[in-house]
Amino acid sequence: MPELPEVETVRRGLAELIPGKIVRSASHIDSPKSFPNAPKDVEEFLIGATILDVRRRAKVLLIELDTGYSLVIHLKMTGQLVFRGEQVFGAGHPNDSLIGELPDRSTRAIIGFIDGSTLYFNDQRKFGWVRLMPTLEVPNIDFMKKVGPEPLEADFTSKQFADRFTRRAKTNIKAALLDQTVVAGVGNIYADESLWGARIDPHRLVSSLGDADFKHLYTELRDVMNLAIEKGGSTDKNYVNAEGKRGSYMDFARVFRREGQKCPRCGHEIIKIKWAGRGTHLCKNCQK
DNA sequence: CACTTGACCTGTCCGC
DNA sequence: TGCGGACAGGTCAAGT
Repeated sequence: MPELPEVETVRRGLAELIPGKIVRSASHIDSPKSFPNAPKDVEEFLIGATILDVRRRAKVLLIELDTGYSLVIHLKMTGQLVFRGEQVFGAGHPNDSLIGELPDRSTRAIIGFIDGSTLYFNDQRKFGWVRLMPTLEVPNIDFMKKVGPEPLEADFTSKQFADRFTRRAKTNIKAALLDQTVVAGVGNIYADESLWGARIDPHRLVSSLGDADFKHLYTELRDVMNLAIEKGGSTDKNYVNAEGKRGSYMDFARVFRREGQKCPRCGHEIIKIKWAGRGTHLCKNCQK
């Protein structure tokens, strides 16, 4: 599920909701991947800790605590981080909420705060994880050492973008875009959307692309991700923000999940194929 | 080192 | 209505 825009949307929501809160309790329901070092570190560095800040690197969320530890969270395909204030019974739920009463059957971890509010980690497919570790050790995680630059940083240039791909010259552009060590945060939705925007066929070999192609792709990728953040991300199936609400980028998608519909640029039919191991959406007529 | 494929899980949808 | 298979937003560990 969550790619950079979705994780960033969750981060912004949590950053408004939880800094300053003090952890009262923490429990993992049935996910062995969550809190592998529990209970020792949980008792010592999580219970009683105050939330300082919520940060993001690539698709990873970092909840920084005043104990020198951080909660490091990856939502993978179906993870959700949902904050609930005091329970209001009988109030019903807003129409744009995808989830009801919490915890539910996909809840894997629960963090309670002393003011009665709660943070739920839900994950239907159990690929995601929550880890508690010293904040200073976070950059030493293998993933953090290998992951590429943040594509939306103001000082990230199209030249730097193009240079990141030289290592993957012999593979196709879709696989290279999905490679987190090339550029951080691109997933299946925004790979397809940005390739359509840049009129590039996902089959194209990286080595066959020129400067103009990379410049175009760089611009489209940043535009589409910024738009997606503005729209609160894409809710295809499971994704919700920190308040349990859906994002609306799918209403603006040009090719993703629009197979059988007309290309908004040329009117030819959008097709869906299997490519780079993923469902891939494109317009054969205007992506070359 | 670069590249591809399958594995990790649960749930849903589609065709028979 | 039931059942098998394909598929789903992401990484990893293997294999070549």
